[in-house]
Amino acid sequence: MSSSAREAILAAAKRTAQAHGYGGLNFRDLAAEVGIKAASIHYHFPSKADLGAAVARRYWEDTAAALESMLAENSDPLRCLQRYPDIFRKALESGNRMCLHSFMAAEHDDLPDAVKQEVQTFADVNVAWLSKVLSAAALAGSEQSEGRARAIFAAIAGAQLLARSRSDLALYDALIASYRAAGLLPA
Amino acid sequence: MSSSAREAILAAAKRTAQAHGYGGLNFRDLAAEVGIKAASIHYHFPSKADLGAAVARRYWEDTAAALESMLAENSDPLRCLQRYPDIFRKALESGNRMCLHSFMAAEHDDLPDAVKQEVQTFADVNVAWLSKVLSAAALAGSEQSEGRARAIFAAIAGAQLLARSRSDLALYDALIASYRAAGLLPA
DNA sequence: ACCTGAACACCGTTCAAGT
DNA sequence: ACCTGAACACCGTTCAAGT
Repeated sequence: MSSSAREAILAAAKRTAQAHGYGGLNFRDLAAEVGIKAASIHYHFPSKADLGAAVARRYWEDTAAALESMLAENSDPLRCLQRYPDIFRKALESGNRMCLHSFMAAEHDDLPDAVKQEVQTFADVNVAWLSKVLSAAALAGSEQSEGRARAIFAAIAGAQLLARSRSDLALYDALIASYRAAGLLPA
Repeated sequence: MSSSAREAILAAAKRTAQAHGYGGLNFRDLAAEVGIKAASIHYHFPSKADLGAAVARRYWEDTAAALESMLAENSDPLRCLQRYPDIFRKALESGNRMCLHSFMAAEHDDLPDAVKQEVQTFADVNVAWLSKVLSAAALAGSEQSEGRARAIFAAIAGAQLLARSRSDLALYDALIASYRAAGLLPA
């Protein structure tokens, strides 16, 4: 496969960025992981900005696909809403990693414009999906569903962030339970 | 004043860290801002870890003082709860900066232990204050108040993070309004 | 007490050059 | 097409020296 090096770089960069951010991405470590030299990465991604944008784009593409298949597998939109926090939980389960969007949101001031663009699209994809599911579950009118969707997305990102800072999965679960008890998420 | 250089370093480092994180701190830029040379910072802070820990400590000390004075100025605990999100709003107003705790929570894997310690204390201070105020406002039983306090802290951090990623203060306000509408925050 | 110049080891990034 | 060596810029740190 002619694109296997490129794919391997993308996969390794995604994993690293979820733990160390865009700033934590570095060509030498990445290259070592893939089995080539640091300078060779520039053949596939001319600059770090290009790599970052490609990683962020792939990240939201994968998420969009996962969300769509979740919707396809569950006829009940309420069930989808209940499972949504599991996506963010999985990142914590996998080496206390976090959502790439959240990390890059923090790094906003240091991000090339092309990367910022893809980061925004990740949020848009999640909010649009949540909004659609909220409407389908008749949990929010079509005018309010987007606002509620944004609130859910932001709150879950915050829960993941706090849980990560303690390396505490149980804290994440407790926060999601609190959101449900408070009425932000459906029980 | 014998400590003015030290204080100036702390203040500059705090501002930088709120926009670029611990990783974005560097002695040369910091020194230039303060008007001394990079090597001189080591007289006040032997290592970067020492500086980072001192900044994070000062950050939660300042926050603790602000929270206590808010409580002293407002006899009504409910009023305090309503004003709590303003603290996070002010950081966004000030050059789209964010809570140091949130940024360092993201950077968790790359933080020296002494810094992690202070980051945790910031969360503890906020949660303890929120818990106390929730109980005083009779909005949560003493068993549930800590859980609710954590949920509020995490959700507001998430709102700030999302708003920062768009440089959009109105989005922050909308998210807080959504939290109120959903019942997570008192209206 | 407080500060600095100079040097060190290290690392990410770039680019001209290799095959 | 794909990869690399070597140079470059930068950063945290040290230390002998300065005031």
